[in-house]
Amino acid sequence: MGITERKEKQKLEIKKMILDASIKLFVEEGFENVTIRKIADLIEYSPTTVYLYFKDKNEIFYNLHELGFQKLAERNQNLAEIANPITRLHKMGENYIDFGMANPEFYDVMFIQRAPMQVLSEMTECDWTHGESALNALKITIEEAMEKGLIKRANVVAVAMAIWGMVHGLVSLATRDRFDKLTEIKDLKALMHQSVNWLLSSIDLSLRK
Amino acid sequence: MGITERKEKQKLEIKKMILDASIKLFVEEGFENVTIRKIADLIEYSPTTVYLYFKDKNEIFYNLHELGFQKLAERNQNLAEIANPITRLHKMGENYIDFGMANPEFYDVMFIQRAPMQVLSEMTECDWTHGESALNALKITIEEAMEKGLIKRANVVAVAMAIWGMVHGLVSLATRDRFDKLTEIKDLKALMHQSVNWLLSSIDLSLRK
DNA sequence: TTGGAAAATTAACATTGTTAAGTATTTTTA
DNA sequence: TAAAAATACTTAACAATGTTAATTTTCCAA
Repeated sequence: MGITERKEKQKLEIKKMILDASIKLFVEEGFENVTIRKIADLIEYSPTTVYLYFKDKNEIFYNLHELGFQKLAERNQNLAEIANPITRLHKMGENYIDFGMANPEFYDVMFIQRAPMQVLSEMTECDWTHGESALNALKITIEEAMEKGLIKRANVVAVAMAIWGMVHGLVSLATRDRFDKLTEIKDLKALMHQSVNWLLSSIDLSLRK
Repeated sequence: MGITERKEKQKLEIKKMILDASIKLFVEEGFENVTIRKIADLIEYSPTTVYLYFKDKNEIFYNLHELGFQKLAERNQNLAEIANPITRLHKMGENYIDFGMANPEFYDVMFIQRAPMQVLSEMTECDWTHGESALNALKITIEEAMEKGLIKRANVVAVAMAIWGMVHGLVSLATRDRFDKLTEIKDLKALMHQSVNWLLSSIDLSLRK
């Protein structure tokens, strides 16, 4: 059955071409410039061909959102070797912010756009696995910090929401221009790191005298 | 000149009709269902008439965003009488979250959508006055808390960004369905309040023994 | 070689924001 | 009061969008 196998491969290749074209479009021209026709132009197929590989535009965005989580996971490889959970939290926050600021369009589709969640809700197995596993890593680290007495005991879910909320808030306010008048762009990332720093040093029991 | 005056009034009235129609649309049918033609239908004018009162759709959203800040300011009336800056911070956070969860579409246009900021950047006097004055209230309260030794001294801007970031992150992750699998909807607001609670009790020096 | 499946395309639809041109209405002026 | 000018509004149209139905092209197996 070498033939159907090759066909499968070809199908995957075109799928990849479509996604690559979408990425090129939204990185170079922004989210709203990802249109089926422009994608078709780039891959040199007719617009309707796109629909042979993806159910609709939302499904393309869902796939981009998955790719984004892959990229974020790669960046988080540097977390494994960090023993101290607070230091790890620190690095997690920095990674998250740096990722969001470096890849605003991926960030958008992962955490702001509604499209990927819509696709999920229409799927039979509709868990947001990527988001959940990322949040899980956060929860585990928080729990470990509590275990070791590095931070005060509290509702882990509420604490995780607070920390995730903060870094997400920083990135999304920044990428949606709500910090523009607050500070110069070149200083923005440093300030955001300072914010994370402030939070973690506030909860770090070992820093109290 | 009673005549031009009356005309001015009429013009304002139609402007208000357009904005009211937009609000009705995005509250009842969501953001993406605010279209010029639907607005025109509601006010019983032709679609192009809308353009006699607003330059384009973005300008409508800019006005809605202003209205949103008015609504938020109303809710914040209850802050004036709170003497303790930490208690005030507390109430500010709760107000912000409750406002965002109760008016997700207004919240969207105030803090997530790009359209209003775009209009601003094209204006000659392009300060985001509403956002700035809201942030200022936050900064002043933080400064006061530091003055009185209630929280540790730190870079006020970084702290303000952290706190605003957190509440914004909570609301925007919630309204964009990123918390859906984390908890039941009915418990969500309580959890978010718990997050704020956790942060403020973490930085409150008076709670340390 | 031919029949049928698979892959791709053409044509079309409804909807969107927006502009240009024209009409109706009201106000000003002679 | 009648003509002129300004104002208010509408009709028609354009280009772009996502998406579907119908049709053509390509490819492999019998």
